[in-house]
Amino acid sequence: MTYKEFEEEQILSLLIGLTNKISPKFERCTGISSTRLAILQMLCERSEINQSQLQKHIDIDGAAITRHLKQLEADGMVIRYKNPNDNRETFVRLSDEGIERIEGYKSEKRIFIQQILAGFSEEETRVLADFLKRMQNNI
Amino acid sequence: MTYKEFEEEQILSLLIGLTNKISPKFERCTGISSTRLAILQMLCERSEINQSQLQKHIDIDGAAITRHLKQLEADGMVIRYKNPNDNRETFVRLSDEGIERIEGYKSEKRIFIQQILAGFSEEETRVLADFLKRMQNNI
DNA sequence: GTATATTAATTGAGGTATCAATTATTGATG
DNA sequence: CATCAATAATTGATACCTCAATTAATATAC
Repeated sequence: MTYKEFEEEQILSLLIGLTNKISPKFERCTGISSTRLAILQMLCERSEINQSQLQKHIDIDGAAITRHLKQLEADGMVIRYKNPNDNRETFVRLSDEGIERIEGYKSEKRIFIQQILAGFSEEETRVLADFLKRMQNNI
Repeated sequence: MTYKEFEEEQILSLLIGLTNKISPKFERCTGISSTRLAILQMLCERSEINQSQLQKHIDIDGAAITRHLKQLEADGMVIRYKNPNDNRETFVRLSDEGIERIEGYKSEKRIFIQQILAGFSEEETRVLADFLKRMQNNI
């Protein structure tokens, strides 16, 4: 095995190991799972959106979307209602409570990310984001 | 929100999204989960190792190690036996079948990784690995 | 030497993700 | 307009991970 191959193999385990650590830690620090917060943030931007579009933007399986939204609804964070013009679709939007609570989550998230990226220069952050996007495109 | 903050926030979702996609794809391409292959590769290097050490090297929860090894044992890939000098410890090593089958997995893994890292120069791969390690240390 | 603390492994509970199959509704075709 | 195809959401099955609690064996301390 060449040195390059060694380095490449490391990346896979680093990536997976990192995510396995980050996800639970994120939830403990912020009080919400990262996916669920991503959903809420998308609802912030769009005010009203159906689950399919949500799924595309968050880039997650439809089954997961359904379950997250059910839970968010049960928690009083979002409201769901059918599109009267197309009864297949379900629209989702933030509840008043959701709007209120999301700001706290967002600031916790920023603190968390800055901790993860401590020591990274702005340029390094940019390069890292670029690398990750390129890997995403390779899938 | 500044541009830097935007870029930082992206990294978290990219990281998690990437791993969520990679893990199932890895298993479909190679025929084994990445964690389970990591365990087998460690056993390749050490020939005999107890579960605690395995856990430290793979950097995964002990509960997960136990379950993976039970399954690998049921699949005939590894053999487990207690340390006679300390009955708390369980040693693990590859079975003959494990030794035979691992080479195929390893070459599938290399193909998979090269696909994920298509278009990455050697230098970029090195920098990426370094970034991921730095993030790991920040946790 | 007996009580207490530590260590290794396991089990149980809870959460998230994927894939595949199903239901319900709408669109398209002949 | 009736059948067949496509789309949206849901449910069921399976797998992985973490954390917390438990069991069993060994070390340590008094």
